[in-house]
Amino acid sequence: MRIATWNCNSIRSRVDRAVAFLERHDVDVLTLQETKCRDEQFPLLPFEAAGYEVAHVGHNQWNGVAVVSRVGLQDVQVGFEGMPTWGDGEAAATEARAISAVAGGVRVWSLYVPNGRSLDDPHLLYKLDWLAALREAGTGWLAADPQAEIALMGDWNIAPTDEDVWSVEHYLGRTHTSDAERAAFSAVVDAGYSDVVRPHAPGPGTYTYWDYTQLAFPKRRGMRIDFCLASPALAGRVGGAFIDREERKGKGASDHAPVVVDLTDV
DNA sequence: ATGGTCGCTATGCGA
Repeated sequence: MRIATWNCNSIRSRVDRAVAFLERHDVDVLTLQETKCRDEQFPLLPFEAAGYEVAHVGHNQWNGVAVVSRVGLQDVQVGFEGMPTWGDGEAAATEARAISAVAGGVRVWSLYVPNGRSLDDPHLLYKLDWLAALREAGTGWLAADPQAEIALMGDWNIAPTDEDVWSVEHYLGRTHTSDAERAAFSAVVDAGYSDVVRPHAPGPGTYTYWDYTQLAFPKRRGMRIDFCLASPALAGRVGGAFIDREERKGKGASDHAPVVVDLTDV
């Protein structure tokens, strides 16, 4: 089975690329982030015509996450236990940043971790709280079933090591590389979820995101911020992985490239 | 070749 994750940066503007990606790489399950649409706006038909089912949550033009599968889509869950809200008082809102389903026997999560914006922004605390809650929930899932096959896939908005950014200096004083963010990411790893792509896509210079501005992509100025973190049982099934850098090329590309993981049959 | 932001019921904001 082949599973993948992609921050598509609007599914309505990139549905053709998404379906072409699924077919080009014979992907069974795809998680999407930043669909940027409400549920009723999601372009279901092209996916269904290609043989896929879709579970999506989106409340407005921001965020939005989905699981796309041709190997079943059972027990859809929107959000996770303890997931923080954004905003104060009556404005506090549950954002569309997490959805999951069981596909092909694997509990697949599509996660869009809050950006953080800047180191002195309340959004950074939201990001850290969000990751701490995910760590807590993820710890519980493995405590309940140590053999569970769980994939935490998506845009984590964190570059875990210096090797995961094109310039350490460039990101000093900015989000994505701070000690606090890296600690929050490491805590999820320490809870039992390992980066199963890195062994198959070594660095340096291996990225999943390139800013639209300043010719970042042709200048190879990127970051590795999209990950598949796998539970121990699932990690044992990973036979290969790659980043589809080709998808970042050309007119109409997302600013993120898809990440693909191959699972051996059980 | 991959090319000096993009996408959103927007005209500023979030990324």
